[in-house]
Amino acid sequence: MPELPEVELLKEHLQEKLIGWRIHRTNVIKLRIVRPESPEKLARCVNDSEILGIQRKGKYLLILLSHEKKTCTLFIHLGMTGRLYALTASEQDKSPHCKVAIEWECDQGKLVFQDPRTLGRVSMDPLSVDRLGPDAWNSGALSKTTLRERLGKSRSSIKTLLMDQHRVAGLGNIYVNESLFRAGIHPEQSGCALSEVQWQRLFDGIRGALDEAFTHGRSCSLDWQGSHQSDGFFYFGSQSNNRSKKEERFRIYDRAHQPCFVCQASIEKMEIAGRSTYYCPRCQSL
DNA sequence: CGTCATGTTAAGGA
DNA sequence: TTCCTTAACATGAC
Repeated sequence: MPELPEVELLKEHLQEKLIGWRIHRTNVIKLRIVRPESPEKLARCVNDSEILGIQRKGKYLLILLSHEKKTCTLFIHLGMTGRLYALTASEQDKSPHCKVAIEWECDQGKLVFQDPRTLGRVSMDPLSVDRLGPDAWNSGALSKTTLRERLGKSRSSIKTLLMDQHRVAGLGNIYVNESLFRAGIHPEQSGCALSEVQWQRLFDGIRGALDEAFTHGRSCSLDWQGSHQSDGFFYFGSQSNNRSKKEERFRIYDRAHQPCFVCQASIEKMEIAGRSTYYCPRCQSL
C-alpha cells in the first residue's frame, strides 16, 4: 500500500526488528516478483547473509546485506498491493500463510513478502533505483529550486510531472493530489507556467502532505498482534476499521462531490495520465 | 455482474 | 525529440 510515507514507516519498523537477522533460505512462491534475474540467482546471493541495514529511496526499500564478507543490496518495490513484514519465531503462528510471494527463513524468524497482484518486485539490479529523481522527503535532495529545475521546463501538466519517478521520487497518485491541493495549484497547470510563489507553495505542500502522513501513520499500530490480520502492517486500506481514519487523512483524494474543507465548493474529479485526479475548482483554479 | 484500485513499463501515434 | 494515451500485469474490495 505504498507511496513514500508507507514505505518510510515500514523502513523504520523493520530497522528496529530486522537488523542482524541472518537469512538461511529463500522461498520464491510467485516467480514473477523476481526480475530481471532468476529466483535461483537471488537465492544464491541472499542465502547465508546477514541484514546490515534498511534504507528507502522513493518507493523502493533497500535491504543491505553482508554475504561472505561482501555487501550487496536487495531492492524491493511493493507495487500496489505488496506487503512486507518480519515475524519472530514466537509470532510465526500468526502468519496468514496465504498470498505469500516470497519468504526468507532466518535464524531469528521469517521475513514475508505478500503481493496478490504481483505488481511488486524484488531485485538485485540497481538500475531502477539509480534512475530515480531526488527523493521527495529528503530535504538535502529536494528543494524549491530542484523542484523548479526538474519540473519547470516541461509543458506537461504538473500532476503528470509529479507522478514521474524520474523527476521526483516517492509521490504517487494520493500524495500528488494532496500536495497540489495544499499548494492551491490546478493539476492540469503546465509545469513551465508555475510562478516562483507557486513553486514555493508546491514544495511546502509536498512537505506538509508527507509530514502529516508520517504523523498519522505513526499513530497507527504496525504491530501484527494489535491489528486486523489482513492489514497488519499497513494502515491504508478499505478495512472498515480504517475508514474513519482515511477520511481524516485525505483532504482531497477520493472526495469527489464532497465539500472542500477550505471553501465548501464541490470537489471535482477528472482523469489525468490515466489516474483519478481530485481538485477543488475554487482553491485550485487555472 | 461491473467498476475501480496506492504502480511501472512498453508500445504506438501525433 | 517530446509528450500523449492505452494496454498490460493479476487480484481484491465494494
